[in-house]
Amino acid sequence: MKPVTLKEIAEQLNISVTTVSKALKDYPDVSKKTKGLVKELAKTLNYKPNTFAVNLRTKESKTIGLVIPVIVHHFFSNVIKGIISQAEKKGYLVIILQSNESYELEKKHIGLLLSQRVDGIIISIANGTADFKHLNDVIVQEKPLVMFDKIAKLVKCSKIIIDDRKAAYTATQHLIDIGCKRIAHFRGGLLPQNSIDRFLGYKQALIDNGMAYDPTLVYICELGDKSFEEGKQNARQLLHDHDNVDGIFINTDLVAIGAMTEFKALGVKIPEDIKIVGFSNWFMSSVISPTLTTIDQPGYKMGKTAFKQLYKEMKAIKNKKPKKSTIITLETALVKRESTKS
Amino acid sequence: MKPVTLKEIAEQLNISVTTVSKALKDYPDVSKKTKGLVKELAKTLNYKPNTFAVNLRTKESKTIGLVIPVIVHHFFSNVIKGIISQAEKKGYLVIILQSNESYELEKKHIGLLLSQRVDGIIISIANGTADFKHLNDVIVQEKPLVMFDKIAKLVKCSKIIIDDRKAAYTATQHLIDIGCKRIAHFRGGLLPQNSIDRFLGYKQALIDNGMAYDPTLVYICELGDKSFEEGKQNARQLLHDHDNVDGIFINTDLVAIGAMTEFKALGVKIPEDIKIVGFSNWFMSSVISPTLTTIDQPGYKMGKTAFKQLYKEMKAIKNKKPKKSTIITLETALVKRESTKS
DNA sequence: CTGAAAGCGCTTACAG
DNA sequence: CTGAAAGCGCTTACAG
Repeated sequence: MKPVTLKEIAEQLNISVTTVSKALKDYPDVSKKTKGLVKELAKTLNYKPNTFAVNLRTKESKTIGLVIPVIVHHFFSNVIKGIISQAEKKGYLVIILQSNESYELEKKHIGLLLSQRVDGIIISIANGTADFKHLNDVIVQEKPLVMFDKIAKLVKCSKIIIDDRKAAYTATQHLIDIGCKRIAHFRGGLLPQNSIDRFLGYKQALIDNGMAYDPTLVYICELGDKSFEEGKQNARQLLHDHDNVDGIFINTDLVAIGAMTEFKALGVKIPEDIKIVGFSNWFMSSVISPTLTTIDQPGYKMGKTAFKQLYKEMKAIKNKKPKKSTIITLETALVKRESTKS
Repeated sequence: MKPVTLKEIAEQLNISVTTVSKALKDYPDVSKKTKGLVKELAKTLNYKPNTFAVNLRTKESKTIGLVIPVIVHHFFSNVIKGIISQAEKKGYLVIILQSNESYELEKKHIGLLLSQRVDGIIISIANGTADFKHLNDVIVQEKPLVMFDKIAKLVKCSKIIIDDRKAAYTATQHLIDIGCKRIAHFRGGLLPQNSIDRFLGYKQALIDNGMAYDPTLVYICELGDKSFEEGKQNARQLLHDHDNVDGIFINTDLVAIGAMTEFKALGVKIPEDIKIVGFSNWFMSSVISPTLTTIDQPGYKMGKTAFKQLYKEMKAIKNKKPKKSTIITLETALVKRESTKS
């Protein structure tokens, strides 16, 4: 079944293509009668405008691109959901690409999206990305670009973030408030900005409370597929290295749950012996035993906000207005649960 | 910065647009010298063909649509990953839409994708979908359509599935083999085909082994956001209703983990008192304690296979060959772990 | 080996 | 109120 075109409608009605096009778009300079006829026939023929032609004329694709490090990850799939739900409301479709934390792939994907002429791009950058030329390419082409979560400070575009430092500070302060005297930290990798910021928040809280910062209490997790395993290993290592730790702030709930599993197996009681705060508020955190105190990281909202900002900028460009870049910081919240009961 | 067009290259080189186009596509009837000049200039000007124009001419978008019930779900995000990775290899982009298990949304999304003129559609249908007109629309338009996981038997298109019945049979048989005498089943909703098939596999295994099928041993879970909770509740209910159950086959690992959590809390020992087999092989299953025996459901592979099949059909249609629908059944495997140690 | 011309299906400035 | 015409940027059958 070949798709119906404006031409066919015009021929059947013995009027011009121009008039058909205008009638369908409710131009004021078409008679009511003609509009009625056109719309009726369009409906019975099940006419759908050819997007390719429309795109070519309007130079818009009504499509945006999304590049994320990993799809199979609770936080990111929530972000995806937020972006898609919001995009749909505005009639935009979303093309999703996964960088796998690789700079090369990320670069390639940006190129693909650009040549596909998406109207805008949302990205959370890969851990492997240290060069930002591909991102500046987007900006040079005057395409709106919005970053979220893992951002590049040096690229001039809008960013949707949380205050990682403050959130980490809050988490650590909570441990201090409930009486922890020696607090460890399981951090993320050395490169990603958010793992750096969370570490700094932890450190600052210690210092502000007059507690010594001890580097040997900081353990690193790469947060790849093995997060859970890393949590277990670090927990074991911690017990081996120290005997007086009574609180841990752990970057990522999954790592924290791994650690709790290991502590339980080794007879260390949570929260009696060691109190734990995680990060992200993964749904399992409220469900395991003991339930895990954590920082709620609003993935869904982040996705929604990212699209809203992108939409604003796409609209500005369309109307030849200057687009303004902003940085939006979403609120996080400390969710107190059993793992920090005092 | 306005994108470069063929025309500009042609003007700078004082040749025709036709020749430029042919040179870039390596037509044999263009001189080597001209090709060289064109390609060089194209490169320095950073020429990228305008996809809109190409689409309009070739009637292809090199884009496919994917409609899934939920994105934030381990199985589905694995499928997404599989589809995207495979699509990328063939130069296809993937637009993702979420039906939220709603028939209305699913219908709307199919319409969107069709009017966007994607080259093909992959779908796992919503629980709420009982009418298939929107899917037949896709077929009428001669667009390839591939279903996976949750399929509609009545729609004539390719399907990528697992043998749910057989997998469930294997799971139940395993419980019988290790000595369980009274086996319960936590099933999914009453509508989805796969939850029906899994139930039937369970029942058949009992009958084939001369064990009585007892409907009071079958509990229902809707498998929405509350899977874990449902597992806990059913576990409690089961203990209340029966005192001699020694094995359970549970549809979905998440429900199983909920059940195990509750059993643990109530002092029921797994596997000593009750042995449990889950379904899906979620990564947490290998990580909790005791580790959970389960049926491995190959999400990533399912995604890859779905795209491969779609690609075959898109190619067939492009070459005006008849496209053939097939049903591909992927292998599942029983993964034995601690929850069924005898 | 090169290029003029038609056409994909739409939109819109302009004329009547 | 209606329509002829130009054009978006490309591809390709055809002529030379």
